[in-house]
Amino acid sequence: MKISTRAEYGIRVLVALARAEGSGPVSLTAVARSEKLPHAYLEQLVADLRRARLVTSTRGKAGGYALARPAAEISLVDAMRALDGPILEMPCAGADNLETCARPQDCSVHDVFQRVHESLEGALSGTNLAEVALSAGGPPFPLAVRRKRVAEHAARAAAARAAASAQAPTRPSQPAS
Amino acid sequence: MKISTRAEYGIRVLVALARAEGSGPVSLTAVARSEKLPHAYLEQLVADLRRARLVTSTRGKAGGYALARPAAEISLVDAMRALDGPILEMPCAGADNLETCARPQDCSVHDVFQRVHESLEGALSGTNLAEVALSAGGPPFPLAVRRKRVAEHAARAAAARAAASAQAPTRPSQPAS
DNA sequence: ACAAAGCCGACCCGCTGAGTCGGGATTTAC
DNA sequence: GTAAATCCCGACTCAGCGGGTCGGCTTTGT
Repeated sequence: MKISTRAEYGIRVLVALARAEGSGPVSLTAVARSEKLPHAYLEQLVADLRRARLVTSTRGKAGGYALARPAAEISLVDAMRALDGPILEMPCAGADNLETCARPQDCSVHDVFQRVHESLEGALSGTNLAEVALSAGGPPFPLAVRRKRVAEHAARAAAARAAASAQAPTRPSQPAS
Repeated sequence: MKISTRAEYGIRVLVALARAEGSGPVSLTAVARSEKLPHAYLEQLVADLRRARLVTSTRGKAGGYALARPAAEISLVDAMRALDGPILEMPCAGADNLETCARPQDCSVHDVFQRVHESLEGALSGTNLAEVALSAGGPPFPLAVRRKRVAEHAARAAAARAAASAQAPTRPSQPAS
């Protein structure tokens, strides 16, 4: 069993965004450089993240990506599913829920993998981006804030998260450049 | 994340052997037929199981395979490792223990996957073949017992078991004659 | 107008998972 | 001693896919 680079890179991106929470959109180029990952490839992944409504995008110059919800409300299971599809696939079963087993009654391995699946899902759903971003320590994110877009983006994000209340940004302004 | 057919088939074989515990060697052909799996492919898998000392083999006519230890003493983590290699691989890290991370200090995803790894290992090591064989229910195994070989095999298995408990049974990397 | 971003579809390419094949070595039954 | 059943083993194939790259749009700030 192995973890795809999709999952790894995708989570790295998400963590990077989590660290930059409240600082307006972060360009993929910035993330790619800082994490030393292939920009063109990240574009694909982050597209999936956007389709899964985990991140919001802002187009045009000084655009970029940001988390669609507060980092604490995004669990890793969401991320993994968006990036890699079902948490656990196996030939015997089919989808994420391993219901469609080919050998209905006497499948000897069914509940084994069911158990594995649950354990996996538990571990992933029990962790959110905020935790990961913290535990990884390090500086928040080395980026220049584009002030103009912050307010705009905040509105967009607020709209996206619909009912959630915006919380105080961790590091609002750091125009170091 | 997905489960390879190696793992699935391999465990099916082991469960089949577990059900036939004490009845002397079971031929691969029998298992392949009863489980509807490709015999030639199983040969490969079971060879790995043998190298990992999870099963013993008896050659010649009326030969076959049997568990090297009592089913209750074979955990799924052993099986998985024998069949699939490291429980969790990921690009960031390397081997089963994810020590060799490329980005030593600020790897944001490291402990995430460490956690996943532990959870996985826990789920697997907490289940043994006897449990699985039971939970799957069904008839023990539809096979004709070759009485002549049973006693002979029992002795062989006992010997193997003794040898196995004498040395560390985890990773047999030394040449075994 | 231009540059900096996101967006998107097409393409490429080597690796590996999932088998197959053919033959050899062992053992038992007749 | 020959045949049959079995394990044993190395070589081979083959499709799919993970892991990217490329080129070209569209959107937007200055």
